[in-house]
Amino acid sequence: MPELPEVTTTVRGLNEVLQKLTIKNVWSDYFLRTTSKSKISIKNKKYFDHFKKEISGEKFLSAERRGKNILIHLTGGKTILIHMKMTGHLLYGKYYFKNGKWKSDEELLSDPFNQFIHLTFSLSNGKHLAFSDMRKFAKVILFETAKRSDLVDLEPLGPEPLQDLSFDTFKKQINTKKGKKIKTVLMDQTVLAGIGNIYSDEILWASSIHPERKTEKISDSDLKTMWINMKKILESGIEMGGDSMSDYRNIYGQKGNFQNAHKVYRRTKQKCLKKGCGGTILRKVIGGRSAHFCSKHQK
DNA sequence: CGATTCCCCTGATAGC
DNA sequence: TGCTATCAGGGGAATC
Repeated sequence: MPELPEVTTTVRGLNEVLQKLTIKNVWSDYFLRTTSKSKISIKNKKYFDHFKKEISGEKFLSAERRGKNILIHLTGGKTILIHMKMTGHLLYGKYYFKNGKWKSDEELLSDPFNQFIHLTFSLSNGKHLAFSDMRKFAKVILFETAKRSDLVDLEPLGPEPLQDLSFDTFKKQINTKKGKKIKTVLMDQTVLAGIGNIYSDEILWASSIHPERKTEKISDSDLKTMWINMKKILESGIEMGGDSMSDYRNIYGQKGNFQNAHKVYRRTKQKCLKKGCGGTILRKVIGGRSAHFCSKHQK
């Protein structure tokens, strides 16, 4: 599932290929079988028509990440926000529409996870930016770049973990959630922006902290360990091109490698990989999400 | 009002 | 083999 390192990987890719290209056309079938609760989503047909009209003819300026959101800035003072949620990812390549489905002959796009295309942008160089989203959870909206600070989708987000986040700020943020389980707090987007289930499990494992430990029961020295591990692990996730244990692919349709570096996530019942630990990895639902942690060394 | 549950969605997997 | 039940989960809404 796309978290900070995956969204970073996608955004980097977009900046590699989209510069100066114009959006010629927009296609989507989200609204055909999806009932959108929110009127502000391209899953709503009326909003999609508006979306298409507004961005057709505009050029790409740059892409940016904020938390788990992709922001694509266009000419005309417009920005597209895409939240990939669980199974969404953007793909760049030569696509064609056949028998009601988008296809591509490019080898990397033969991966089944790249075939759930529900949104495409036709580009001025003849290629497409396509959005594959198997479970159709994603959020796609358009907003005026200048009104960014008013946007309810971005405004509540906490600080970015990798952008000069000092230990004091980190500690202050964690301490805003007294009495709560640390796993839930790490994943709370208003505390820190961009950490989800995989990376929170990995950070806690590396820091020897039990996911259910209450925030106020974490010593300063443990917090410091967490702060260091958080930066290290998120950075290594980026270096490995993200995590493709599930559906995530970069814009070229390729897998990342972080899934091969998991110490704990989805290693239920397996032996703990910490040297000399001898513990077993357990799974438990915490805050509605499955947490994975060592039976022995995480306390 | 804070905490928990539901819901969106569909492919993979387990059980019969 | 084929069917059904369960699970995966970000985040917003509904409910306890």
